[in-house]
Amino acid sequence: MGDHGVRPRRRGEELIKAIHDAVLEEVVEVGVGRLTMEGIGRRAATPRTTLYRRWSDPVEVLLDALYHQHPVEEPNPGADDLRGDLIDALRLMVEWALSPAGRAVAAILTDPKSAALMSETLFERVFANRGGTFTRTVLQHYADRDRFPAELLTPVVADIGEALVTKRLIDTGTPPTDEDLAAIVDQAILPAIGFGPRA
Amino acid sequence: MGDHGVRPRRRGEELIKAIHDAVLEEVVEVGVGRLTMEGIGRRAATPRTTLYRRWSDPVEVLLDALYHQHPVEEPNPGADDLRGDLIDALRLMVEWALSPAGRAVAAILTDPKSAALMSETLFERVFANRGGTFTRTVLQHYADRDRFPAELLTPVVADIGEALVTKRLIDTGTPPTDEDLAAIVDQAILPAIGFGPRA
DNA sequence: AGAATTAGATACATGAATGTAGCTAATCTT
DNA sequence: AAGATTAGCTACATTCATGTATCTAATTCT
Repeated sequence: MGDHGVRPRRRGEELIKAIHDAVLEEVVEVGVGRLTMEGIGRRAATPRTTLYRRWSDPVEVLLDALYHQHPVEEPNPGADDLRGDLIDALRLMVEWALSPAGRAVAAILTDPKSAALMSETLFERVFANRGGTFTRTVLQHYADRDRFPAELLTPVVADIGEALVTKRLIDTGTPPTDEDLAAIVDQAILPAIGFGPRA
Repeated sequence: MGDHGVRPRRRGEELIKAIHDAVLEEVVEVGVGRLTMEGIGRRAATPRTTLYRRWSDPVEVLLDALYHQHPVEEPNPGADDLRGDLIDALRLMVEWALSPAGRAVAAILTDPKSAALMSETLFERVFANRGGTFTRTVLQHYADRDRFPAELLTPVVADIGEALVTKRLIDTGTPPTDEDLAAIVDQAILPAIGFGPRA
């Protein structure tokens, strides 16, 4: 005995990946406000000194981790099925929002100390490319093909689906079911682009 | 000289009010995660010892402060003006969301450590009574009077306005203008209850 | 006026995170 | 195999918040 748990020493890419994973887990559990080098190091099983060699503070580690996240699948409007494609787009959004990166971004955006972070490249690089473009991509596709009047695709309309899914995530903390998503599409998005109940 | 800033000593109600104000400011600036007795006391200009006499930890102070907030004006559908009343309801919501209490609630709801707090009475006492019932009140009023088919007033539809306003607040950090609110009403809420564009 | 409350001030031991420094040994490069 | 990198370990002084305890003096109550 004696060599209880001797593990090959991690370096470079491998070590960094472990640290990235650690920050994302940590921020979800503890929030941006309480991120510490100590906590990140503990979770990644690496000494703080190693962290300081690369990053100057916990938020830097977090941002670095976000930049290196795998991009999320983009909505890809396929057959001639507007309703189905919208539901799929929202499903992708839910998936992203529940991923480590999604939850980390949520933690950042809602943290009082993040005003400074937002204005950085973070917003364009992470949020604008993803959170904002799930149903919009699909709607644009069908508007371009004259399936509904393009002038109805306003910024407000493009936001309806994401806004309702976000609200549900915040309110209940649980992901919307497929029926929930269908209800959102049928009762909110489709009426706004002309496929609604007649008064 | 000598009596630089001698202030009458605060007691009871008055002191508690000052502390309540302090927590709400503090949580907005720093988040729930980083609330400390130290910080609250500093901001209220009272020693920590005074805080410990009444509350056991910072979150207790915060909850107490929220319970004692002035209730928000309720939407009060008036003349026969569905569109105008909806806009007013959203305007009330924005007002509430930007108040100290509103921002504090947002900070709590979005903090990772708040899972325990949510399930408490907080949700029913603070959020369900306010955040959830701005446009719903108005819509219910008009549905009851058969201005549109009551079966269209689903949970999803009742959430559309609040969801879009919330999204804007999160995305841009600035309150929506009156034109923004009107756009939300015209392009998202009204179509969902049958006053929409025809495809 | 005298007694009861209760805010304000000070002190202290404890624990967590910080940022820095220096050493050791594992892994990679040539 | 030898040298260069770089992760892992230990240590340290500093700072900040924690709870608790004790004393004082201002305010309120009777």
